[in-house]
Amino acid sequence: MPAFRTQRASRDSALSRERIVAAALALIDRNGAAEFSLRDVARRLGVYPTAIYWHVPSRNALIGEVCARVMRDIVPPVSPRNWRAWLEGLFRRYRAAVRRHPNVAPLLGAQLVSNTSLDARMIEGVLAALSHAGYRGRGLVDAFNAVVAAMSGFVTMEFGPEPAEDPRGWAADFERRIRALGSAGYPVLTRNLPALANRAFILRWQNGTKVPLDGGFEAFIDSVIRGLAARARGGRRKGRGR
Amino acid sequence: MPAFRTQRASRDSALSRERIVAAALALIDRNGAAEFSLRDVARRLGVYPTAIYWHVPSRNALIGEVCARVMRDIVPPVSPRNWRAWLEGLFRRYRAAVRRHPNVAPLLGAQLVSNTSLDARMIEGVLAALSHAGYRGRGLVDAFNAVVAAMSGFVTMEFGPEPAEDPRGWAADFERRIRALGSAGYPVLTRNLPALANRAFILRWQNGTKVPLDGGFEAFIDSVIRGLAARARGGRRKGRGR
DNA sequence: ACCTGAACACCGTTCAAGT
DNA sequence: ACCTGAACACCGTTCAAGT
Repeated sequence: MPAFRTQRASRDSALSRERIVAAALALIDRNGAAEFSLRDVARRLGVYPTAIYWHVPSRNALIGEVCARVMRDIVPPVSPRNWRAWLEGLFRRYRAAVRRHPNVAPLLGAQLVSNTSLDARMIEGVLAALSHAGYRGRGLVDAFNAVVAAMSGFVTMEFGPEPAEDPRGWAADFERRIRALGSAGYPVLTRNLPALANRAFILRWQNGTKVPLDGGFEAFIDSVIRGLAARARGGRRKGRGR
Repeated sequence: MPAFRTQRASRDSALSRERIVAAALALIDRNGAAEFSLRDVARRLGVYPTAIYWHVPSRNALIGEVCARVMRDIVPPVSPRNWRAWLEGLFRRYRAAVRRHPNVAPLLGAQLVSNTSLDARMIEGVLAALSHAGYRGRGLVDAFNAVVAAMSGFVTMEFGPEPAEDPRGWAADFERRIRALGSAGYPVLTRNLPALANRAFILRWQNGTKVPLDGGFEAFIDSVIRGLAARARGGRRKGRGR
């Protein structure tokens, strides 16, 4: 790498991959993932839409970079030897990262499916933690997949996009549909409706930015970690067969 | 509702909500969720794009209908009294449903976030099962959220979209990047690489339609159910605090 | 090397008009 | 009631041309 760059690149007005990613993230933060467009990024940076393509190969690749940026620094500082604390830390830090940029939530899952900008430190950490828990070989792979799914599963939904831009209308609609059910066939649902309304998946009309599901998140990661521990200790068969 | 409909509606050539939803699902199955467009649906049905709007309010609403159609019949036939078997059945049936239409996977999560076509039978079933496990009140809500997140979390990723239409190129890229890491800082990763390659999230280049992650799925639902059982029994504190 | 500029082949949605 | 038809305001991406 040369110590001196060209005049143009050294100016503030010049484009760069980082400036484009930053602008993209800012736009997603403001308008949401559904509204995101390359042309908006270009407008914000004061260049032609096609100028983006010199620095980034495609819209999807740009989204990948944005996700990688949001997810950096989710690796916990603690040692993987204490595997429970390490995994708990990973889950918490992932959630905190998404909380800072909730509108990227719907994009993150697709990124973890098979990441271009794979964070090897995170992967190594998960594997090391699970090794300390006692997992080996094929069981280690299975547990790894379970951990990655757990990491993204809850948070993706918690901060996922809201139903529409009509919160009052949705709430009214919801009440009407619930009443229409009648308490007959759905006793547990109707009995617990006050506690569930707007605080449970499917039955809410605001997302985690307005109504965080702290308790559900804790229950989820606690269950997963307890379950991984129980499985590592051996226990019964995996429950195959129908 | 009248017993006789108009001539037009009774003909095969007439549009209807069901025909539109069926056409939409068929197109998603064939081309993927990213390529899905209302105009394609119209073309397939031989009508103007704007004709769709008489039967369906918007593209998003249509996607919601498609998801509801895919997810119907995921409620297990067993009694929620055996709560472990019921939840296991729910997870398995959900996965089987997505497997039949893997391309809808990326759409399902957003639908569960707050569903328009809420399946009350499923909600009641989850709540009843968790009640039998011993959950009450606020703990019941938390466990419900954990279950819904678990149901969708793994499967959404397992059948999520592949990186690109360049499988060979991606595999080559992957190998190069892994080699570039060097075995120094990533001992567990490099040691288990043969078992992980194309069989673990992030480290794979084909999705669940080609390489199902059966073991990981079993590990995941087994962990979650074990964890829910352990939590229901009481046990330690929830692990709050950093 | 980096950006302009024109162009291509699309989108979802609204609204008036037909039958 | 149900569909045609035109129109609006967008998209992502390619490719040649400028500097």
